[in-house]
Amino acid sequence: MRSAAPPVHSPNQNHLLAALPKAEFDRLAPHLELVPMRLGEILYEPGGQLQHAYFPTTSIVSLHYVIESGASAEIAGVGNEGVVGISLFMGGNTTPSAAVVQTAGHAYRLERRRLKEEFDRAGAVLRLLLRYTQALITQMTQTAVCNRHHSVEQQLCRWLLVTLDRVPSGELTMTQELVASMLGVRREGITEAAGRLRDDGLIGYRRGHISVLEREGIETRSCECYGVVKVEFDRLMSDLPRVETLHVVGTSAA
Amino acid sequence: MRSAAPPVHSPNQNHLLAALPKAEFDRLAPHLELVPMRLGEILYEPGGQLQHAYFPTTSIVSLHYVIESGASAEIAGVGNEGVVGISLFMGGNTTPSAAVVQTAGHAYRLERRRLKEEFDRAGAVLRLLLRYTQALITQMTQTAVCNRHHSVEQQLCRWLLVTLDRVPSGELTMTQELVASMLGVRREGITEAAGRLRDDGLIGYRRGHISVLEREGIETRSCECYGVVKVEFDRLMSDLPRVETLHVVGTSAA
DNA sequence: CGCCCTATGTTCGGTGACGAACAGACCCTC
DNA sequence: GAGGGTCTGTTCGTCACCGAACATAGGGCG
Repeated sequence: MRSAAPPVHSPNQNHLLAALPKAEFDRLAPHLELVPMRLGEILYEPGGQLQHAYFPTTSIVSLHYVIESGASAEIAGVGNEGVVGISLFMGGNTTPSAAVVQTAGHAYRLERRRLKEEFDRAGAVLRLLLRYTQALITQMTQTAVCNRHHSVEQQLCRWLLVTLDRVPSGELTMTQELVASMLGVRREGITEAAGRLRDDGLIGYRRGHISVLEREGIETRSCECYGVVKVEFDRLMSDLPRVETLHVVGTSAA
Repeated sequence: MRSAAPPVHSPNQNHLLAALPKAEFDRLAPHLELVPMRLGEILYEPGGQLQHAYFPTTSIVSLHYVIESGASAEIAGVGNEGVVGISLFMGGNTTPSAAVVQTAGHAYRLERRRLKEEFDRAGAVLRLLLRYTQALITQMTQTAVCNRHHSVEQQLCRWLLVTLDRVPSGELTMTQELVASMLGVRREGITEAAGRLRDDGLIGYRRGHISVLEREGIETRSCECYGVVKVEFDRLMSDLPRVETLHVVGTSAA
């Protein structure tokens, strides 16, 4: 409690970990390792073997899919509400997707073996992870339809909103080029859409930084996909046997 | 064994059921109910409560997503390799998608309660269903990227191939209108693409029927997505503890 | 302070899909 | 075997996005 400065880390910052019953949390806590997540860092590549599951706290990870032509698209994002490494407990160990750090920050990671052990107890951890996976599937399917039917501007707005939920300050460190590759569109398309949003005073930006000025305006111009996923996510993750009080942990996990 | 005619039904026709160890299969078998699946039948609508899980044998079910504008897209198809009703065991009970019978046939259905019971034993059924879910996720994510980057013709070819894997005869009962709604494109787009394929001798069709004449040609003109999903599916479902001999069942399950 | 890399702004032609509209053809039903 | 609803064929203009190319500007680094 000595340093009250911002960079205080706790597994509780990750909603999944925070939602664990005390017994499970206490079993896992000693094995949670706080790691920095650098921008652009690749957690796994298509077919790659993941050694840890990552529970982001302040970082955001983007799950990407790259096709033969080199084109790609984000199929889902994972922030402090989730975990990277579904395939570790779903079976198969690898996936044809890639996971890249989209916003730098921190995460707690857990060895594959520990996660599997806990999962195989078929208790609260299993139920929580499956529930989260279900929510992730919702996000992926909504993305699939969004890709087909919504305009670049709508999708940019949706992307801004989900990112905003994870970066409360509204100050995003992000180039248009990166956003374009996330959405699987051309950089010029983002430039134009972002230009319109800026002209209308909804966002501001400069070289590598985007700041959201009027969230409500963005919501208006976003497609419905943001709201649909959010509502479904809340529904799925709310009726869990949730702990009322946050777990007490040491200054930072061992 | 009296009627050796084609319509002999067995749960073994569904790959998931066939892959169960004997003990699990025998526990489930008495509760499997053979049901006809009529074309266009809706198994569940967005948010609807599913009462049974369906294991298709000769039928094909399409998982659909409808957006506010009324536009829609198929996010995955389920045939005799899978099961409809993921959300029953993943938690949450409902999903924002819909399930519609795309090709008439049969399925074995299992009461929600029975499935949950078996799933909660945390044995082979759980592992099998999770592994399948992982494969389904692959299919969904590939669809998301395909929607973004591939042409209508490529997607039509992909769709023909996956359907063909489930309808060995190559004779599909299907209107262009229906195909269009599956792929989430205009009917005219399908007419044009199908016309080209017919001109090149790859398929034939008449009012409500499509026959695949040259599968290889279709494969050439399909995007990679078909192959990627197939390979990943085989990988995920092949290293399961598989039974060597098919389960012996009565003439038709009670 | 100035260089240079990289991010952003803007343009152009091309194209694939859309939306609407209508003609013809099939086939099921009465 | 006549009728009518549905499925298929075709056309037109429009638009969003693509791909390439190039101009400009920020800002980190020597």
